[in-house]
Amino acid sequence: MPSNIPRVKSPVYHVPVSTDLDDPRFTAFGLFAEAFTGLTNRFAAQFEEHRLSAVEFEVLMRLARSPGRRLRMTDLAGQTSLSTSGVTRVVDRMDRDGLVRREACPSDRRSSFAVITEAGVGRLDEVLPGHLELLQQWFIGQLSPAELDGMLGSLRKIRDAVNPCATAGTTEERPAA
Amino acid sequence: MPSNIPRVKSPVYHVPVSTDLDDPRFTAFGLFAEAFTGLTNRFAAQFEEHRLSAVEFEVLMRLARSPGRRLRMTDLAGQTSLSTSGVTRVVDRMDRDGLVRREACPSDRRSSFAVITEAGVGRLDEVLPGHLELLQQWFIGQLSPAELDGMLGSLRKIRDAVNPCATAGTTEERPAA
DNA sequence: GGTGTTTGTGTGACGGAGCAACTATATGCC
DNA sequence: GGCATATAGTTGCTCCGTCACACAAACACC
Repeated sequence: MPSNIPRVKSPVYHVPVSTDLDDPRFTAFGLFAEAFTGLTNRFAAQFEEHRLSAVEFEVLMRLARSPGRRLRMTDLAGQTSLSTSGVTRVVDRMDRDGLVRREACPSDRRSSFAVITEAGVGRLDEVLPGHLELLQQWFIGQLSPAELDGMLGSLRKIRDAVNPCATAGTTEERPAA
Repeated sequence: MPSNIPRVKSPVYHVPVSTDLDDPRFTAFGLFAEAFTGLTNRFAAQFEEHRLSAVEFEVLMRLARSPGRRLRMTDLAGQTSLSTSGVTRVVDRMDRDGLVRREACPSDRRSSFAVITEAGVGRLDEVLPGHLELLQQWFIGQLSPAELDGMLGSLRKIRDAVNPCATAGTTEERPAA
C-alpha cells in the first residue's frame, strides 16, 4: 500500500518532462502489448503441459505446414523471430528430443533442412486441439465477427507497414522483391 | 507394389495431422504476433540509439508516471512483464548507469523504492519525441480514427479477459480485487 | 579454370531473465 | 512477548538467444 508515501510533505518539484507522459498513444500501445503478452502467456502455459516452448511450437507448426514438412534453416529463421544461430540451437535441442531431424540439401551442400519427425507431428497433434481452444476462448471468441474482421484488417495494415518484406508472411512465400 | 504404375508423383506420404493446420484462427494470431513484434523491433532500434533497451525504457516510463516518480520493486515487477528478480537486476544496471536509484522505504524496512533520477528523466526526455514519432508513423497513423477506435476496443476486451487482475492496467492502479 | 565475393550454417563468449533458495522484516495469533 | 507464517528483495544456477567470427560451399567474373 503506497499510503505511506508522504503525499503532502514534499510537493515533489520535479524537472518537467517535455513530452506528455499521458499521451493516449502510449496507452494505446500499452494495451496492444498487454493483450499480446497476456495471450502468449496463456498459450505458453498450455505448451508447457506438453513439454514445448513457444518457439518450439512455432517451429513444429511452420515445418508441418511447409511442403515436404521441411524448411531450410535460413528460411525457418526468416519465418520465426529467431536469428539463424538461434535456429541452429533450437533445432539442436529438438533434434536431441526427436521432434525434428536434419537432412542434407542435395542441391546445395551448404544448406540443411530441418524436417519434422513423426514424433514431432505426434506432439503437435497433441497440442493443437487445446491450443485452438485457447485461441478461441481468449482471442477469437472475445470479439464479434465484425470486430474480429476490423481487427484483422488493422493488424494487416500495421504488419504490412512494419514488416514489408513478408507481405504474405504466415502462409505464403515472400514476393519476388 | 506395381512399380511400373507410378501412382502419384508426391513421394511424401505423411501421417496426417488431425487438426487443420490452415485454420484461419492460426493465421489471425500470426498476424497479431507479426504486427506486434514488428512494432517492438522498430521501437527497439530507436531505444538503442539512446542506449536503452525496451525494458529499461518501460521502467523509466513507469517510474516517471508514478507519484513521487518512484515505485516499490514489487510494484514495478507487477507493472512490467518481469519477475521480481528480473526487476532487481534491471534496477541494478540502471542504478549503475545513474538512471535510477534505490531508496529505502521508511515504513517497511523490507521494501525499497526505485526512483528515477534527473539523468533518467533526461534520458527519457531525449527518447520520447522520437518514440512518439515512431508510434505515430507505424501504429496510430496507419489506421483511420474509426479503425483505431475499433482496434482499441477489441484490444481492451482481450486484455481484460486475459489479464483480469490489471483491469485498468497502464495508467491507473489495479482495483481492490 | 582461378580468384574474390556472397551465402548458409555452426560455434564461443556473453548478457538477460526465470526459478528456487535464502535473508530479513512484518504480521497474526495465542 | 513469542512463535508461525507471509512478504520484499537478492543471489546462485541455469537456460535461451544474440553477436561476432569461422568455415565451407556456391557463384560471378575475367
